[in-house]
Amino acid sequence: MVEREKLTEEKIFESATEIFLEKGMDGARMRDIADHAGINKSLLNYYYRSKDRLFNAVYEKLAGQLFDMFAPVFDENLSLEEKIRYFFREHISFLQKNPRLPIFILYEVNRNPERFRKLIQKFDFEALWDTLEKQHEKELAKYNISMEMLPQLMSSLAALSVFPFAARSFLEAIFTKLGIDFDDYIEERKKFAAEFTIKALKR
Amino acid sequence: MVEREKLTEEKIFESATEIFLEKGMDGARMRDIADHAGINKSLLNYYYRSKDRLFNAVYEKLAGQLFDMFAPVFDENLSLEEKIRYFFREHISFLQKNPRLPIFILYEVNRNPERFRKLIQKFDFEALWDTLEKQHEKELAKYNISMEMLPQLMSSLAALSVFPFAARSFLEAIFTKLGIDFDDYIEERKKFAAEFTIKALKR
DNA sequence: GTCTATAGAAGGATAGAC
DNA sequence: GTCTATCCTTCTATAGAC
Repeated sequence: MVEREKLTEEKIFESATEIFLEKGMDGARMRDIADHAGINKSLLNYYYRSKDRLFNAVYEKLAGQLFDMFAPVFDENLSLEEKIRYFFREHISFLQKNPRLPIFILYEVNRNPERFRKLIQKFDFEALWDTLEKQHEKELAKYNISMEMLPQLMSSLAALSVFPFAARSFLEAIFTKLGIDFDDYIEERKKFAAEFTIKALKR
Repeated sequence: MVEREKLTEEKIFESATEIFLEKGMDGARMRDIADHAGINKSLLNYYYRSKDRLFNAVYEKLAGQLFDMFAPVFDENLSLEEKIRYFFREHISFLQKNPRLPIFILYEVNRNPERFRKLIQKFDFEALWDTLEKQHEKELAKYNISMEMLPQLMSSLAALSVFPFAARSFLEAIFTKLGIDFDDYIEERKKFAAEFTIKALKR
């Protein structure tokens, strides 16, 4: 029955996503995934052949989601300042819905850099770079941003939005002692990070 | 023989640090640690009783190192701007020597937040907060930094210096395709992050 | 397609000789 | 204090019935 098959396979995939996000490849157990999906352990192997293949399916899906989040930044017809505001608002909103994605990706890429290299082989970063340069040629000149600064600038944007989620448990432990609510902090962050960055660029 | 005992115990601890940093608690094997130390597997249990205790010893040592890095920021008699430059220079230099520390701590705190809470129980963050406030009362007013902004600001400082290391493999994979050298990028970062932050604060 | 049962390997921990 | 040998548990993966 095709309907039933799809349901089971999807249930497995969703449960695997859940468990791998929570425990990572090394910490996750096939038993946990099967129990979470409410099915028999051997069905995991029936559909995905091995833990490694199941993990790769989840990993590639999640890494893909992460990259899809950056695409609109290159599409939108906005000024540089508007684009910065747009980026933090949308990116942090996305991470609010997927708070465990950053630490998962960072850790698993670290654990197996070669797999990540293969995954991004097809991406043409040079072209994106050029697009960005052409879109904002005048603004980059106005703000006195040289091409050599772009890696520093782009990684800073990522840092300001991603770090709070990657360091979530760390920050929460400290925030609790200071009476700060993490969710409020994140909500504020959309505007803070944008204004912080824009001010840093102005001269 | 006390001398010999100390040597073996230290060798175990150093090897454990090495292996846990590289593979994490879940990915590390007692066998790996024993092999790395060039000793018998059962000696690990003789000295540390269990993998869990050995890991905790390493974890607490490394987490301690991380917190020690922040202490000078509160001690040094510097202006706010000088302190920001000092922080990025010293903190990033420290991470250059301990590049795998950030992702290890972030991941392991995430895996077991409760253990981290217990570890920082003794720290009086309120007092540090107040110290910082008093030290820079006039400057905070001058830059129009309210106390409500401090969590955003402090976490941004951490983000700008820690993220490149936590995301090292991720960034390296992309940088390679763009012909950028990661070590050069990090070296530049000490100044970039400082100037970026200082500009963001000026009004 | 889904289940039970189990193989086969790996990992952490311990007993006991030296 | 250090080694060899081994126990016991856990985990992934597969065989085979239904």
